[in-house]
This record gives sequence, C-alpha cells and structure tokens, in this order.
Amino acid sequence: MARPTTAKLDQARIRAAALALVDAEGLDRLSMRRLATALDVSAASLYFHYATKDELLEAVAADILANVDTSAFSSGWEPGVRAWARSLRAALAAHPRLVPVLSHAPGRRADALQRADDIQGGLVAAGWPPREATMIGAAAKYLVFGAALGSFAEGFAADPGVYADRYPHLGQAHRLAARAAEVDRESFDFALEQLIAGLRARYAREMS
Amino acid sequence: MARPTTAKLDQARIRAAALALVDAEGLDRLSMRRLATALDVSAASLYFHYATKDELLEAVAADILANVDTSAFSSGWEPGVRAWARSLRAALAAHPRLVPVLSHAPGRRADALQRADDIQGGLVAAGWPPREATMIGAAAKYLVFGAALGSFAEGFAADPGVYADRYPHLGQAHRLAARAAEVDRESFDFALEQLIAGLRARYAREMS
DNA sequence: GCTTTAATCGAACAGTGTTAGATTAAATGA
DNA sequence: TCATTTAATCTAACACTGTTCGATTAAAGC
Repeated sequence: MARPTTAKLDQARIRAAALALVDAEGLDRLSMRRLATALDVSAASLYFHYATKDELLEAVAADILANVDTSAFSSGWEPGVRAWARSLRAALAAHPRLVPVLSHAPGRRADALQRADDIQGGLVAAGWPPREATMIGAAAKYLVFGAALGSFAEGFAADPGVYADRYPHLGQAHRLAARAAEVDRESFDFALEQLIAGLRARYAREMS
Repeated sequence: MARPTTAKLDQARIRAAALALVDAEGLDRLSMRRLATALDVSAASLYFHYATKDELLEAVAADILANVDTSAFSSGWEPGVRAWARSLRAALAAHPRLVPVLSHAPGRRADALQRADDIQGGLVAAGWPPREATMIGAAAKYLVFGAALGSFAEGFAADPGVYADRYPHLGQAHRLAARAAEVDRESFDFALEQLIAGLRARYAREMS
C-alpha cells in the first residue's frame, strides 16, 4: 500500500474508533490490532499518530472530560459543587467501561488544572478556608469516581434464592442487579446531597 | 523435575508472593512467569493451584477484605458506618496498587454478602428505611473506593512553577504531591464526617 | 526534477495468559 | 509388595499483546 493518496487516518478518527470499541466491547477488548482492523488499517500505522496505546487512551480520556462544567460556581459554592459533581458523573456514566482509564491520574493536563483552579477559587471566594476547599473538592471527586467505578449494585446476584436464608436483611438484594444503573444513580445523588447538607451546616456554623 | 518429594507450592504461598510482588512493583508487573520465578517454579505449575490469573487475584482480594470489620453497628448506625468505612479504607490503603482489583465487583463472595447484610441490618435496626439504608451503604463505599482509587493529591505536579501564573487559586498545589497520602487521608476523613453529619441531620428530622 | 517529508505496510521481537503432554513422586488398594 | 491411580511439577508450544524496524510510495517544497 505505502502512502495513500488521501490519508486514511487522523487522530480524531482513531480516538473515536477506540472509544466506540471500548464502549461496545470493553476495555480489555481494545487492542491496537483490533482497533486497526476496525479502521481498515494495519496496527503499525496507528503508531504514526499516537506514540503508545497509553497516550491514545489519555487523549480519549481528555475528550470525555473536556465537557465537564464548573461554571455554576458563579452562583455560589453549593450550586457550584452540585453542578460540577453531577456534570463529572454524567461524563463518566456515559462511558462506564472507560472509568478505569479516567480515574488514573487525570490531573496534569492543562484543562484539568483549569477546572481544579475554578473549583478551588469558587469555594475560597465563598468563604471556605483553602485547606477545606481542597478537601471539599477531593470529597466530591471521591464520590463521583467511587460511584462510577464500583457500580455498587452490580455486585449482587440476580437470583433471590441466594439471599433468602443466610442474609435476612438482603431480602430485596436480587432486585439490585436488574436496576444497577438506576440504584447507583440514586445512591450517588443521595450521597452528594447528604455531603452538601453536612457542608452547609458546617458553613452556617463557622463561615458566616 | 516432575513431582517433588515435598510440594513446593500451596495456595497461601502463591497468594502471599503475588501480593508481595504487586505491593513492591505494581499490578502491571505481576505476570504469571514473574510470579513463578519469585517462587522458584515454572509458570505452568501455578495453574495446578489456581485456574486463572483472575481467580488468583480474586483470592488475594478476598484475603485483604477478610479483616473488614462491621461489628461497630452494635453501638448504633453512626459508629457503625464510621468504623466500617474506616476499616475498609484501611484495608485498601494498605495495598494501594491492588485497589483496581479490589474495586472490581467484590460482591458475590459469601463473606462480602455477610458484611453487606450486617450493614443493611445495622442501619435498618436503627430506624433507617431499607431503601435509604442501601443508599447509605453505597454512599460510604463510594467514598472509600473513590478515595483509595483516585489518589486526588498525586495528580498534581511537584513543581510550583506550573501553577504560579495560570492558576491563581492553586498556589499551594505543588505541596500536594509530597503529602499525597496524608492529604488523601485527611480528605477522606473530612468527607466521611460531612456525610455522617448530613445523615445525622436527616435522621433527627425524619427518623425520630 | 530532486529531495525531503508524510503516511502507510509487512515482518519481526519480546512478553503475556494459558494449555497439552510428559514425567515422576506419593498415596491407595489388592 | 506391587500395580494403579492421583498429585505436582516440568518443557514446549499456541495465540495474542504492545511496539519497532525498514521498505515503500505518495505528496510537498525548492
């Protein structure tokens, strides 16, 4: 083949195909050869556009996190935290099989730092001490990634018989499997609201 | 060699060596061949004791989660949640490089179900509705795994110059890298206490 | 038109999880 | 005690992985 008259590949096309493959078949089914086949190209060609598989995955991750929104901090720390956390969660939940990649040190890129700065700034401007502002940012992030990663509900079997005898308080647990996504979503919202409620009380007590 | 006069391997020895290798060099450096070398054995021999690498890792994970303690629910839901969450966090923080394995669907084993039943039972006994009890359990788990996984602080570079100009609110961020473990621990405790504070207020409002 | 650069390819390398089949020791049973 | 079965290891191989090398050919620049 050698060089084609019009380029068969570009970075955006590669990222899109990689994400589609991960979404459809899972992270462990993404190999450079399979990705190349999907793009009707040889595996080696991909290395002209991305130096390593890791670099490609980092770029895909950046795509997904690009739309995370921190603008609501202009309406106060509470709407800011809520909207940012939900926006981040939505980004992760849209591509659950990529979460392990997204959770791996997404801190050093320029836009990620910009968002961290927005968050820290929004909280400090509202009166939170810098140290606590950092902790609040971390806390919300923990919730989001924990919720996206663990998929709490899917750990339970769908067979009711498993629970009946031995685990009296898990009588309804078999329902969790079927509604995993919904349960995780509700639990995340619940957790975020309880966290914010705790922070609000602390704020009223010490920051006003 | 063929069959040795006294067995060179047993499951416990294999698990211990695998965990030591992961702790020392990281998850991606654990291969069956390297593990076999560390045990002075051929890779194929491991498959006599564990059917697959995944099964071995699951067993290692079970070891680590075996000591998680839910007994404090006998003193009430609040000490119960606090002690359980801290106990789980301690188990993960003791082997940070194994967290991706630990976070992957640790729900179907008998002891994990027993703990889930303890937690659900403890919360319901205290007066929480079953549905909210499930969400509380999920919420705490999210915090623990999020904190263990992301390592919020280590996402930041240690070089102060990175932040000075562009990110005015991150002036101290370079300190995070050096104190990553400490910051993550404090942020986790902070988050857990804020979550519990939110729950306590809700409990006082609706469950008493 | 010549040279350089861009973009692809096939073939190979070292490493991976895993399996098959041979080998030999221990345990079992007559 | 001896034959047979079972237990525990080995070497060799298979299909696959990420990645690199060198060849090949088209486009771009002078």
